Amino acid sequence: MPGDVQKNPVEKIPALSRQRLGDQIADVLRKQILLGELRPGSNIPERETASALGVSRTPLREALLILEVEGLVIMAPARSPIVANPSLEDLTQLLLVQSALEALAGECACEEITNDEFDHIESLHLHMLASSDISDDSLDFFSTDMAFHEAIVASTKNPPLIKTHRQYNARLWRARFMSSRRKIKRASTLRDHTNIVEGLKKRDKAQTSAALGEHLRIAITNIAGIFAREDNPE
Amino acid sequence: MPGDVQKNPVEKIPALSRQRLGDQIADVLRKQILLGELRPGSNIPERETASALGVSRTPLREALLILEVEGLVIMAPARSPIVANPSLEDLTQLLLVQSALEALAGECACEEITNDEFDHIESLHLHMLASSDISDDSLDFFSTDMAFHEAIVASTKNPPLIKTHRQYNARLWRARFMSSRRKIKRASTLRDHTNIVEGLKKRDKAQTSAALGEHLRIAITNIAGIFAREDNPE
DNA sequence: GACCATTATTTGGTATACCAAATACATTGA
DNA sequence: TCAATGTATTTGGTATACCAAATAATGGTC
Repeated sequence: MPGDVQKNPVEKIPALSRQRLGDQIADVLRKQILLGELRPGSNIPERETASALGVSRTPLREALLILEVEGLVIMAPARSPIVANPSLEDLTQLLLVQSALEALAGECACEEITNDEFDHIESLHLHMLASSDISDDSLDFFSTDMAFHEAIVASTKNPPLIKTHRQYNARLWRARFMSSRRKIKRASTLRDHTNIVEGLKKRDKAQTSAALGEHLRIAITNIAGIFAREDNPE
Repeated sequence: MPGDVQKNPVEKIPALSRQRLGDQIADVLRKQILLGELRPGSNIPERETASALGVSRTPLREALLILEVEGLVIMAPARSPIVANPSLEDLTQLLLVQSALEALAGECACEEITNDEFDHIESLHLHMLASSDISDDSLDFFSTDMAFHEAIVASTKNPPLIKTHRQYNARLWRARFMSSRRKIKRASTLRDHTNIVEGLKKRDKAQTSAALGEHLRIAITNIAGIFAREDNPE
């Protein structure tokens, strides 16, 4: 296969580093999974992947283990590790937890958020508002959406909450990306975000928390729609 | 040192098994951490621990990595891994997330719980009620308390929620155990539990969820009390 | 021709050997 | 005597070699 970049990857691990190699590999693989370069259900054979990345199996296994604990990779005995391929039910359950986490984040954010952090979140919101009409760039809209939510969680300054939220986001990333490509839904997304920003501006715990929680529960139905459309395409 | 079980452990890993050795070691170490056999802040040197357990460093490192992702162990470059020693602030943040998870669990449980599961939860509650007066066995009271909460979460049949809740429980275990030894607090614990059981019986989402969330938020102040007492002992 | 058994190959799991960085200790000079 | 430097030891990080189980392919038999 000409042009096969899998065997001679550009994203080679740099020779020296300050961080554990396994962590770096985990970052690379996680990114590849999120971007869809490693498709759900696909194999990640240890030897092949290790040599493709220019590392040995030991740190690669560390990376796979991390991703397994995070729920992005499934490892079974005597089987190649595979990229998790969550069902609609899985995604629904994940999203339910994520909605509770974000509801909590909204509550905490009202107490902990600084003015600078709020300004940043508001600017992300304004960017989405502006780009939703004029731009076709789904990826930009989507990544700003993700950054918006992550910034809110980050403003809580609660490391476990931030970490857990990030892990759930990783498992939901792909589904939410697929869902975000339905431009029809952008209006309701932006309306929800407006509520969230307003709640944050007033430091109104109840409004912020409820808006965030509700926002993600709506996302559940959107994702269900994607699944239905895949099963009965057009 | 005579009788030193650390070097010649009873809990040796059985030779053959169906499960990954690293996972089993992680279970052993997790248990030792929870039971306080491995004290917070203590070192877990790789070579020494590996030979003490009768395994090689590779699966031991797998176990340590799992525990690091779970937040029970801290690994720093060129440093022995150490058992996490969460500060009061850490515990507060963890408990806040855990309270949100349990509040969600209460909501979901009202929809998903079976009669058998409810009966089991109620029997745990009754056991605690009965044993609180007559028994001095803190460990029994505490472990039943933990089982009570875990059973509620389990009844949601939401695997990610169950897993995340279990991980947070592991990090909170020690602090909650210390806290549970203050028998003074048992009455309020049991009152909270009664509310929870009542809510579940009626399948009342609002009551169950609120009771569970509030229950853990109270635990925060109890644990803060433990810390204050340690700093100014009697 | 089909099915079962056996073998060879590929997989992940584990142990070991090697390496580099960091630390602690000792020795030497001021 | 104290401090600074250099060396030796201990640490975790990584690569490699070995092992066992599972699978797939092939050959023999019914």
